[in-house]
Amino acid sequence: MEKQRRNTKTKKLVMDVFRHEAGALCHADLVQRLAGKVDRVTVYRILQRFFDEGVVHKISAENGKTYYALCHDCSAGQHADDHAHFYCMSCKTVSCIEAVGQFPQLPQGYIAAEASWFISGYCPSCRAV
Amino acid sequence: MEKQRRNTKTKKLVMDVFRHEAGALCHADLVQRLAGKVDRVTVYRILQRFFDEGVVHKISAENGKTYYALCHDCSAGQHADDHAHFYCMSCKTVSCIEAVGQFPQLPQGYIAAEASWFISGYCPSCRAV
DNA sequence: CATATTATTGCAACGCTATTGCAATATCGA
DNA sequence: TCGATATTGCAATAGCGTTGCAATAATATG
Repeated sequence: MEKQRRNTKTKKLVMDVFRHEAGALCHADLVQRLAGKVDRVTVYRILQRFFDEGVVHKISAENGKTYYALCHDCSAGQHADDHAHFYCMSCKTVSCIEAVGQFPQLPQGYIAAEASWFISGYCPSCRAV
Repeated sequence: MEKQRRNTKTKKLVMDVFRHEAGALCHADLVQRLAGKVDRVTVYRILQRFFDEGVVHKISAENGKTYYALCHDCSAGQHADDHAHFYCMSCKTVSCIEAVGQFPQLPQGYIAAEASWFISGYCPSCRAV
């Protein structure tokens, strides 16, 4: 049977960080913001849990790190994991963006389970500088 | 000035592995196939060198690993790094695929430097099983 | 061909991201 | 309140990748 879920102070702390940040955060970001309050390992486990529960997106960035972001527009239960993620090479933040248009079709015979589009470049704020 | 380039036995060994494989390979794949012949670290350096020279693609997979694949259809000097990479969840291989159609437009104000589209699913061979 | 220059290699050590085992603790239903 | 068990923190470990350095090998030059 399903494993139960408990609402703990620690989870609330992590969730608070997400709520106060606009973009996506990696494990190190969270640990830094929760320094002295939550253990490194616990942060890993909570992120995994949140992901399993469908509360956050998981984003594998080009730099090898994994970022997490709160799900906002995901229709109930269904992850919109094919939306795009943007990494700004200037301010070094990762964010979810709304791209316009359809994605290309896969060649015949391929079955897609998940897809991710990852773009590196400059965000509107940094571009001006 | 530019650093010189030397053609060594070791580089040829690595290149041979690429030539005898269809899909993309990660560092561990190469080390395994070259066990006893080439050092781990050297493989890292050669891969980096090949990438700098534009000989191979670099693919960041969802599993956090980095894959490399020979460039085939890249027009001279210009990387076609916006093509798609496919990870087959069954045979666990990464390959470059030719997707049909345009990619979505970024929102106003964003400037893209690089983009990658990564899809996980089942390839034609495994799908049949 | 002999020699000097320096790119390249292998080895050891290190750094960073992430995971696992386990005892102690905290949550939540009864 | 109390018991079952999900959760946490700590220590240890695993995996991927990098750096420093001395030894080696590829290339240009005489």
